[in-house]
Amino acid sequence: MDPISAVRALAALAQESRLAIYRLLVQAGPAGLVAGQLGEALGIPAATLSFHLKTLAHSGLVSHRQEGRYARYSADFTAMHALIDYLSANCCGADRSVCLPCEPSIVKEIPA
Amino acid sequence: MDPISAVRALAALAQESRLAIYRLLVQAGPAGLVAGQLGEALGIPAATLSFHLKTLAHSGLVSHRQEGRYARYSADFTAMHALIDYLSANCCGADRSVCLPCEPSIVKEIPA
DNA sequence: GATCCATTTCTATAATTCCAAAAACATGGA
DNA sequence: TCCATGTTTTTGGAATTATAGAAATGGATC
Repeated sequence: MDPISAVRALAALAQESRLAIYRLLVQAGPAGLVAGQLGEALGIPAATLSFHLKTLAHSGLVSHRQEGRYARYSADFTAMHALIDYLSANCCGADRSVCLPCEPSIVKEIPA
Repeated sequence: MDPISAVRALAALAQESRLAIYRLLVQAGPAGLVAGQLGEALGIPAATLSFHLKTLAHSGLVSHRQEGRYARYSADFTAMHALIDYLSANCCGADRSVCLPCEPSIVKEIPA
């Protein structure tokens, strides 16, 4: 991932409505949601919603597919992981003995 | 984490200079770096750097401590993990059988 | 062709970004 | 103590960029 893509992805999420949209799509899973469902769930006018969805899709964090007259959106998990990897690249100079906090999920979730 | 804090953290990273600063601090680990070091490494004027560091510190992603006349900054890993957890909350409706991509690091790094 | 869903245009408002200059603050000698 | 020096922050103001939503447009379905 390059810095420009990372900034674009972060900027896409750095807005109240878009963050709410993204989180809803994360919860919806691979199936995603149709634009109308998002608009109703969040109470966002169609024009505004479309503007935000375009920003999210352009960032790569959200995928778009057309289903007849419906526009379906879903979260792209691969893109999010690429972003997180970029943010934590070379964490603590890659010295894992110093840097336990980097991957707490491993520490927490590996069965003993 | 609440939406306002999340937006603030994401907005803090959604700027080229601040993202570069943050990544440098991540690499520097808990020891962090002094403002002057950051300015020299990235070629950012002092006034601009101070403005960006203030934004990062206010977001909680970066910690600040005064050491005599030096200002030392370091990445707050706990804050970053809270942000990531917020972004992936209830991923795929918490149905892990559907949602492997949510924690690929576990899949990758658990010793067989 | 009427209806429904979504997107594009458009305009006004608001927020961000940059950095030079000045100010604030700490330190270590005259 | 007072001053010179080095580090960082604040101030101020111009240019850029983002935002919201009404109105108009574009496609798909029946």
